[in-house]
Amino acid sequence: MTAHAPTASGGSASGGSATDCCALADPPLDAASSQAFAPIFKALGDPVRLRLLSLIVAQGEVCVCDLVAAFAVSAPTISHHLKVLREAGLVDSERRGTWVYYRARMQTLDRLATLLGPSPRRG
Amino acid sequence: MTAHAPTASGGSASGGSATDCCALADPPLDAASSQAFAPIFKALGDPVRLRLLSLIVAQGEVCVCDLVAAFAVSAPTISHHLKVLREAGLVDSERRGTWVYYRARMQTLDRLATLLGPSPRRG
DNA sequence: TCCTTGATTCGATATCTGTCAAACTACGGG
DNA sequence: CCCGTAGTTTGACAGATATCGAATCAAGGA
Repeated sequence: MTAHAPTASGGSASGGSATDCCALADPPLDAASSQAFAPIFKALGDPVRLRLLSLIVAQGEVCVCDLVAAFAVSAPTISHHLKVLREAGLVDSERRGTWVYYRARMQTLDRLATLLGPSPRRG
Repeated sequence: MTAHAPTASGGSASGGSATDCCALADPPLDAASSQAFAPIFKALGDPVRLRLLSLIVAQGEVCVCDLVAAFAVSAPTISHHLKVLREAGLVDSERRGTWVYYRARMQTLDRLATLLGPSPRRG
């Protein structure tokens, strides 16, 4: 087991990796963090949901009726996808009179970007 | 349809949204882009895969045997998840002698970070 | 050549997921 | 109070997925 050499004997000197990349590996995710983040990525892992979120973010606030009109799937299906996005913490909904409006939770998007993106600090 | 007012009549002035956020909404994803990105997010949408990627990124290069040892699932299952990550373009594999090593494709991670993160340029 | 170890593929299975039509809930207007 | 429109929930179902054990492939010794 552990095959060969312990991979760069610390990893920092030679290839350097964690600090070259992102919070994803600095430090590596433990099982708990993975289980916390995975459902959020999973929610983005459907073309309809990804585009729904994109439209919501782009417009700031969108009525469900407008979203339904923008896709080739049924209203119940849109409703289902919106629920998934909501339960992943990616959007919020609010009823105003007859209509329901959705907004994006930027905080959640920021968390993901920070996880994946090159560490902003650290020069 | 289109319910009420056209939502901030352009969106830029008042609430401003797209430019405040990320490439996700600037411009909004079309159906094709959504179908291109969704599988990558889907690959990240499993706790085991997310942690696999995290470990690979953190160490720069990892032998499968080390990855198998880090999880409570069987070797075939790890192999399956690595295949999903590979087909999503998130990792690359290379055989050296008896062992197979995986590396992360930083380019793909960068694409996702750019999509989700606050637009780097523009103030 | 045979055997051992590392890794992937195959086959099976239980569960999850995306989708729709139908039923139901929520509002607002006659 | 009844009706129509907007959204969600329910029930059903085909297809995808995560997982395992067994079989298979790959490489390096004895």
